[in-house]
Amino acid sequence: MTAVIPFGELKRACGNCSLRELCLPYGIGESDLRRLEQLVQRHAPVARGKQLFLQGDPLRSIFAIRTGSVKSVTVGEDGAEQITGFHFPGELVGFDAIAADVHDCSVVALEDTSVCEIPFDRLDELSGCVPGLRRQLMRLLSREIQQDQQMLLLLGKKGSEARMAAFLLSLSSRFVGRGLSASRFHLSMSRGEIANYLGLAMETISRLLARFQQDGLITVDGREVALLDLPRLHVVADMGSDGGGFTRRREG
Amino acid sequence: MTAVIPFGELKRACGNCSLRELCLPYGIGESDLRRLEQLVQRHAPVARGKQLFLQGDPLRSIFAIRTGSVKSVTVGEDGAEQITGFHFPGELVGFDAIAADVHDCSVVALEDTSVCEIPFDRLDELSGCVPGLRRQLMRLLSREIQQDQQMLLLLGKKGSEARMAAFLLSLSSRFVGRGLSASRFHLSMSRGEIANYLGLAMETISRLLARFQQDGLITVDGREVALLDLPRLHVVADMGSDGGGFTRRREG
DNA sequence: CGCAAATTTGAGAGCATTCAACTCCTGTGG
DNA sequence: CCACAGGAGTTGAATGCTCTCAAATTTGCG
Repeated sequence: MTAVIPFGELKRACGNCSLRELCLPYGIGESDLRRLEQLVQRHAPVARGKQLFLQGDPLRSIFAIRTGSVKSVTVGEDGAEQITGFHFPGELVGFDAIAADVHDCSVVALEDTSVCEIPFDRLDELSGCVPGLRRQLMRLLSREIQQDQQMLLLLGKKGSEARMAAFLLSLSSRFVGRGLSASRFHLSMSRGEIANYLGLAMETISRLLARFQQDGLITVDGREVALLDLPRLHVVADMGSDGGGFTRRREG
Repeated sequence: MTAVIPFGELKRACGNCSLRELCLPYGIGESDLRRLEQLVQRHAPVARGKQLFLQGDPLRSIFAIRTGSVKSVTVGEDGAEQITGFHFPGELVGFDAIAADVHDCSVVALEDTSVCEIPFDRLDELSGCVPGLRRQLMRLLSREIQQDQQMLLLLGKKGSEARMAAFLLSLSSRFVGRGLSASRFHLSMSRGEIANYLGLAMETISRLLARFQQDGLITVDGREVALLDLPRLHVVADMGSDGGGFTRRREG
């Protein structure tokens, strides 16, 4: 991996960071904040396609995304790869490793990405002293559980259209939280990666985007997307898997 | 909900509990164990079909399953229900609520079930003092993330046969950890609930179980199941979604 | 400018669903 | 004791959504 730059070179980085509301330091005091900052290490940016860590690596650190974006990928015993999430500035990755002290997914940069590295044992120690930090850590872990379960609902009960709409809306709402446009953004992942994430074929993604555009829901130009009709997108996202506006029955 | 029985009436329950290796007290000392025990409340058993808590309820407590089994269910905005997990003795439920202080799934008993209730704020406090407890809590949260992500892989990349096989093997391995038979057990959930959980139709579950039996993989009699060929079940569970032993391509 | 990768588009095939009928099991009431 | 209602589960047939295969087209980049 790339060389670690001592964090002292940055003046009170967490305190000044525009992402602190989303990240670990949320809700902790000035002095505790400084103690957290001493833990944090900064890396030279990670190049597109390079990994933060690999599935099977021992847990050393948690990473916070500063700029750019990453995907986390799990490969099953049979070699099938599943993208379990995309992560954007302010989000943390590596939580899956706490259970067994080993990462069970790889995290790969989708574009040039800068991250903060936080040694986990030090973070664990500090969280013992700082209740606010401990709660925020738990909140972030819990939020990941929530998100995964929303995803289970999506994959288990929704058809391709609803999945695509939900995906676009999820990106939108996450970008809004970072002060970006809710209706116009750049996709840092390929069609194939979206397909993998949503449990669909790449060709299906292509067709869905085309159909959404025809229907006036969105505009697509390569990886540039504009959401034209948020309300209707929400309707589509809430649809059952039959795509006709009625919920497909799957249980007795 | 049912009346709470003061836990003092039970002699050192966590310490004597056969599930302590799986549960919260794992890896903490004698004196800390006693402090944990003082937190724990015991309920009268929860009847089949009754709920521990409902989606939308504020977070009050985490629950540990002592005997019986439960399902957790999330309902989407459109009313579609997704079972996000089944839980057995020694497992904890309620972690999803930490993020927003509100449960985003309901937990319902599949059979008469006894549980331990642990007030979350007290647990949070105590975990600040007891590093071992804090780590175990984090491990349990992290394990849930891992499991959900395994499930994402299953729903995203695997066909019906692989899902069914993986489901049976998952039950098997969890029962083994509790000293039960790995190859012979009772299903506490209906076909419809399995179907919902696996993102399939009830009829498909029925057909799969029949086919597995024909193929000599298992024996089914109502809700009694025996796994006859663990190795081959593992092969089936690792198969891609085409069911032919080759991985279906879903990404470029 | 030209190759390689990513994306789009078209056509046919397959797995799982939906619809529907039937069996089995259980509990209830006459 | 038996008829009956209701739920759970099974089985069969047909439809369809999404996949796979294939080829054209565009984009990215050296």
